[in-house]
Amino acid sequence: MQADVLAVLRRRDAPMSAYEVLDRLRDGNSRLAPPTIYRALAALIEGGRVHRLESLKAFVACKCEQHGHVPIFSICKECGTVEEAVSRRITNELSRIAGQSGFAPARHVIEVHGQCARCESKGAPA
Amino acid sequence: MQADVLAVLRRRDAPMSAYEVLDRLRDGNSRLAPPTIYRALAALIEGGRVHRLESLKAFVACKCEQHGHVPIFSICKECGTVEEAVSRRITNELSRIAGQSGFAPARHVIEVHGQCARCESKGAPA
DNA sequence: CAAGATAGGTTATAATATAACATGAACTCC
DNA sequence: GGAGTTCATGTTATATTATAACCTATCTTG
Repeated sequence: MQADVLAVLRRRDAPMSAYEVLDRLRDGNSRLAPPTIYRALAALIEGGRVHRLESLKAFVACKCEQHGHVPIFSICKECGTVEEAVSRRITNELSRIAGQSGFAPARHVIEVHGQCARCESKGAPA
Repeated sequence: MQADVLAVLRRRDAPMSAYEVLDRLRDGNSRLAPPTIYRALAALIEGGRVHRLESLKAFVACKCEQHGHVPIFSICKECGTVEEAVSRRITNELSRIAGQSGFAPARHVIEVHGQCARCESKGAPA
């Protein structure tokens, strides 16, 4: 099931909601309920192979080779595509800030909404 | 209504869900429905006086003087308290990364989950 | 095989959020 | 003053996202 869900997410370049994944998988198997999808997603996220975009309530397959990184997502509000980046500097700076107040970071959520180069050049509305 | 919602959020140091705010306000006025709360929250967020914690699906009053900043949230998973910080360096670095791919940032979501100093010193489970 | 572990199925419901339309007060501009 | 407009809120209904709780089958390993 995890493999199926991951395959569905990989076939798309944009984030999908859990229910979109569900509908997609139901094409071949009508008896499929939300918990099945959410369980698979939870396991995939645990393993770092899928990320949840908190601000979109949606999921994407991880595009990076290395797992266990801190992903930084750029989300285009025009076309919905998502880029995944990594920055040692950001991670360090977040740790530094956290350290100032004695906070011990465990998980980072970094999502940037805006307009991608493609959409900007097409003159899409800002 | 915005004032009422803001007052409720300010009375608490921790994030509240929209429905918690709703219940709290219903104490004095039984005829209050979700859209009313969500509309007030939307306006307050628009004005920078409230933030939505995407990874918690919850809302907090902004604690900073300056509005229009990029807030960085530290969320303690033990006690639920939230600290709000600002870092010019992080903002710059995020812009730099975005710029590399021609992405034009419009809105940033930065949330760090972990354990606050208080809970750590109390020996709470990591 | 017994006993446990694991994945997934099933049913139901909780929690979060918004659409669509109605009401009513305040404002404005002739 | 009243017709038209605007704006906040009320109201009803429903969409969307997510999980609880319990069940069944298959696999695993002594």
